[in-house]
Amino acid sequence: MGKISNYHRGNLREDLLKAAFELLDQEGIEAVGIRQIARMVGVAHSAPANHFNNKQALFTALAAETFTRVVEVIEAKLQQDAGDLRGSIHHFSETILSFGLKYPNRYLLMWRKDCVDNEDPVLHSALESIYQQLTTILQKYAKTQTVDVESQAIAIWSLIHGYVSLRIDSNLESGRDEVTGIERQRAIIDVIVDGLSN
Amino acid sequence: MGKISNYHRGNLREDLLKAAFELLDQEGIEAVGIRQIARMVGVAHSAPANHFNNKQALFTALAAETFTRVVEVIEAKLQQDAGDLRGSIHHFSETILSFGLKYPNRYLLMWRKDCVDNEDPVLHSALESIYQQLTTILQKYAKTQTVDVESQAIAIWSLIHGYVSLRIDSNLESGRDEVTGIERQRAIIDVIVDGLSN
DNA sequence: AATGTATATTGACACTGTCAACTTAGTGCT
DNA sequence: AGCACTAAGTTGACAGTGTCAATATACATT
Repeated sequence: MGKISNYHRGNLREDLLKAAFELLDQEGIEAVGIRQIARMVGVAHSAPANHFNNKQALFTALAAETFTRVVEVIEAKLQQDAGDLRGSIHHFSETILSFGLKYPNRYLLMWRKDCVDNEDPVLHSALESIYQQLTTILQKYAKTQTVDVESQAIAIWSLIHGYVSLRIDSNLESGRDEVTGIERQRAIIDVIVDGLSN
Repeated sequence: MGKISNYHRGNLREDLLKAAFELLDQEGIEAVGIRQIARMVGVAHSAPANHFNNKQALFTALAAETFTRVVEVIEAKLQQDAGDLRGSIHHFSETILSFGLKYPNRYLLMWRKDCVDNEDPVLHSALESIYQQLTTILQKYAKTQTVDVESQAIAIWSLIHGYVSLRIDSNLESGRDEVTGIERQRAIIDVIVDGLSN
């Protein structure tokens, strides 16, 4: 039993993706290469070409899987209604932050437009979903009349995405974010909920 | 006159940096390579090694120059006092946004921790300056007692950095940000100044 | 004038992504 | 069953990369 022949193993594509994720998580985006993952899986250097036309296709597959995964997690989390604006946004941002800190390189890859096929429909619809969920929250709870919902959604998403990016790049570590815990994050969210001038 | 000999041209380092910036702006980070810039300048493929120990050193030089440049521009802009919190933050964010949109690849490079030497003191102090200027504004104008200045600075910086990143990656283009002009940006800033619940 | 040092060149090495030609295994048709 | 077809894996090649070692050149200092 097991693999009798090396030909037609049947699940090479998945094995390659698994190896790629492993490499991505441990060594970073630059370390992920066609030949490398082929080596890890124990297959010829050009075998992946049957499943991924080129390196960009591989990265796109990784990013798409990650993205849809994130959206799923957010959706699951938002089922348990937080009851108010602050709570909902906390739920939302906590989900993204914790994912970003757990899989920093996956998070980074999602936004690496130079690695990924920007026309990919999966990526597009996943991003669309995120905005959808944000605007849903806002329309339900937010009270501001001065700023349209669209701008609010972009603002919140910018804040969260920016914060996660900074945390991942550890730009907040020089004594500036030793309160890396939940308190700091709550404070950040409070800023956008309450504003600076109140 | 001109170059009599190819040896000791005297300004190779600067020429290389200039070529690298050109390549960076036009073709993106991935296109920037040691051999490529050597070719552009008209010099042997291994000549840059005398001025940059490795590719990372080249990227670090590019990022450092960019970063200090940004800080200078911000400082200049903030001389002309805007008078109040909203105005100051607008000044700040407009400066960063317009730079980011003018030189997207330079902006992206600044945050590419995998390309750059993270221990570089120039990069550290430049980032430090940005926070310095933000906290100065906040201590001068902001009135919130519920959130500490540190968190406010991080929040604003996250918002701006996130928004610029999204704009650069053109994640806001699917009909979501046709108001890419100054109005949308003002609205975004207003969200953080006034908050969502007011 | 001679020596030393900074700077540039040349050639090599291992590595990468991609392509073309070939081999093998499984599928489907008659 | 036998045959053609196709999907999937292998092998070998090619141009390109960053980096290193050995060499050549020009300037600076004594």
